[in-house]
Amino acid sequence: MEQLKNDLRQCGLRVTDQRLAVYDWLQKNPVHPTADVIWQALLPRYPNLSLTTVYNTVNALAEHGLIRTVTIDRAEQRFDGDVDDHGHFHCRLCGRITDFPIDPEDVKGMLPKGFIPEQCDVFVKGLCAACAH
Amino acid sequence: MEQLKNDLRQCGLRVTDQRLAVYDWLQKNPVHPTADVIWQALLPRYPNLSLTTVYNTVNALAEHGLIRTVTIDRAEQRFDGDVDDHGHFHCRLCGRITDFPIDPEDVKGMLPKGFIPEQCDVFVKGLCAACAH
DNA sequence: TGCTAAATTGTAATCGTTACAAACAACAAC
DNA sequence: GTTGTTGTTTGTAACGATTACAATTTAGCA
Repeated sequence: MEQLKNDLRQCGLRVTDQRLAVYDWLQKNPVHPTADVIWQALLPRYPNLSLTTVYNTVNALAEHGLIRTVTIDRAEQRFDGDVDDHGHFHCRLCGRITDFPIDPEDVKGMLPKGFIPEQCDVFVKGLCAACAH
Repeated sequence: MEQLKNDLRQCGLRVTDQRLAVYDWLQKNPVHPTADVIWQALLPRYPNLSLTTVYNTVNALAEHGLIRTVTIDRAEQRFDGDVDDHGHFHCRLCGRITDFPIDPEDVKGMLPKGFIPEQCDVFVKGLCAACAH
């Protein structure tokens, strides 16, 4: 938790209970949640927490690279506490999101000359191992 | 244009002026447009064209694999007449989207055992060659 | 030519997200 | 500690891309 506080401070963000709660929850729950899911999960412990604050917080964290945004369904934004490069697999049957390791160098090798990549997203749709059996 | 008609018919979709116009425009304008952009572009020639019809059409075309959807900015859906596998590069300075070739086999090789991919999306953010100079 | 199911149209609704202004709290200086 | 400044939180209202809906029109076929 001290680490999280330092992360916030190093980004020039003030340390607040709400931010710590959101950040900490994302670290411990790698489920690619929407803002609403985070809000629902924290409400019991923070009854005054506003959904707006959750949005403000995840936007601030994402802007400073402390978390990443994931677009699985265009209709809603999801967030990911894991900022290391990795791919996302979306099973069209069970709907589950599975992370898988990628080598960003492989992806960067696909780019035309002169292009400078800063963030790679690899997103695959299909059938997961369980649903394909 | 005959080809486009056949594409529609083979998907069990009726051939209408509106669908042909949208489909044809997407083929000839590889600019990853939003529904609104398509609508604005076609309005001069089809003054009665409804934005709803553009949405209906791109959704129908995408559902049958005749076009693909691209999510560059989560806030709005874009469409791509090129259904072959390729990556999208989004320059954070000029905002331009550049297509680049990918080898889907490379991407599939990153997946865990047993996972069956059906569609791959590779999306890279950074600086394009022109902006990086 | 007429029938029927599908497509188009315009309007109204939906819903995730953001704008805004007032109340509050972090944190640095004293 | 106390204070002051500035950033943050909160609730509500607005926003905007997309979709639902019902009435009208049209494609495709007998």
